[in-house]
Amino acid sequence: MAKGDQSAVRPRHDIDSLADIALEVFRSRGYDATSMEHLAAAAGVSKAAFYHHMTSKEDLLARGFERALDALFALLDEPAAREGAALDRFRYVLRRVVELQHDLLAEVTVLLRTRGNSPTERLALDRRRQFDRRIADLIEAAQQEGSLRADIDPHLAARLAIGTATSIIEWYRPGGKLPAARLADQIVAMTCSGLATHPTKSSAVTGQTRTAAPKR
Amino acid sequence: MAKGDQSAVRPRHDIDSLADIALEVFRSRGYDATSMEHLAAAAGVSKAAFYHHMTSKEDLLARGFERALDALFALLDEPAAREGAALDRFRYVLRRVVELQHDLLAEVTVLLRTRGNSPTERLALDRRRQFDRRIADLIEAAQQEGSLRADIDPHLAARLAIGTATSIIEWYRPGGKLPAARLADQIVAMTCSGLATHPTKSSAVTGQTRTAAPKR
DNA sequence: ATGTTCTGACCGAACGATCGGTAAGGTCGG
DNA sequence: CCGACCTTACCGATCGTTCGGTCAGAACAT
Repeated sequence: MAKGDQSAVRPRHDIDSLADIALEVFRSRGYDATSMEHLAAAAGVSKAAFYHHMTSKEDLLARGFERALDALFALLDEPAAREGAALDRFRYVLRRVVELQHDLLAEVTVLLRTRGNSPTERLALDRRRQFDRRIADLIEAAQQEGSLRADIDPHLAARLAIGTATSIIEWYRPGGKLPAARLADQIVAMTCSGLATHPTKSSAVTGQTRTAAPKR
Repeated sequence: MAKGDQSAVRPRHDIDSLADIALEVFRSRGYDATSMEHLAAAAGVSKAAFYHHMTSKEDLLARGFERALDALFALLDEPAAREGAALDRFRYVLRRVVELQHDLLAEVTVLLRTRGNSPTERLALDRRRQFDRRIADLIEAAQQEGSLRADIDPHLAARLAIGTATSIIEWYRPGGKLPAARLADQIVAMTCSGLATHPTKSSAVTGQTRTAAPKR
């Protein structure tokens, strides 16, 4: 008793809302360039007050990693990502990755920009690589079904597709003119069909490199 | 003489070689997470000795920005980037951007990861945006020539294409198994033609005809 | 209703460590 | 000797973090 009372008028800040604030500052300044003074100022409290609610700067980072990675893996477990033709599953996952960056822009950005300087960061990078591997598996399956070209290594294709989708963190801002759903459309379209109007020979520019000619 | 001599026993370090070292450390640790002690250790000298040859940490960063940006804009002035069909020029530039990241991986990485926290960084970001605009112009020209699809905004297409090409800094390392020329092939191919085997219009429900068991 | 007590939110000040950068002085080839 | 190059030792500033203490309000006994 005397614990989960209803009228909690007092708590102006809790861990989660402070993490929201901190991760947004991490996103815009970078984790290492952000001081606790920056975070406190963004929350409108003193540095000491900030520490009253949480334990350490690195813990805030870890929370961001966890949010982003949990969401990424959760997305792989959605029905549309598990059932159906591999191509459709790939397109769905790609689209959801874009949408996830709309919902968790700060968290995903912080995750993508980490360099692995601490055990916490290295752990996050490990989990991230596992995600990439899942995408590569998806692409490989689509290749075997004949719906994705087989002349590109699935791991490379996965990195490029994910790289295309995640590169939007550099400029995309929720609330702008371009809705996330439309952006996702165009990214899926470009990744699968390319920018060209009609299938161009992929060996037009190169002199000597022999990539396998596109089937049919 | 007295410049590129082979018997240079004394001058073990000059500004350019120290910048090489520093930028590589910046690349792997991130600029803000790198201390002057890290740089000195990487060069094998004391921190003070490092300062004997250069002026400030930020100057090293600025040198990296300049190297990368000068190379990027120089690439736009190459004949193959100025003459011919817009599609070919676009493909050429895309390929050269990939090759440039092979030659100047550290510089390009540092440029791409900067957050604009200082005037130096903001200046670099400005020049970088100008480069993106040049790519958008190229794409718009190709759209008007009918060789690139016109249903994607040229600025968005430029960002995605550049984003795809530059995303390789996250994993590509010179000297690995994949040669830069081959990687450039596949990036150009994917960007222009996409990953799919044949033009998928909408989410085609190409169902279960080819359900070869997804091995593994 | 009043006075007491307790608790959580908060602050100013300061901790030790490390930051980028400097001073003063050695070493060594010419 | 000079001057390029390197060292140890150190500077003030700032880092992430902690501490002692204040204050408003909920809880409780009266």
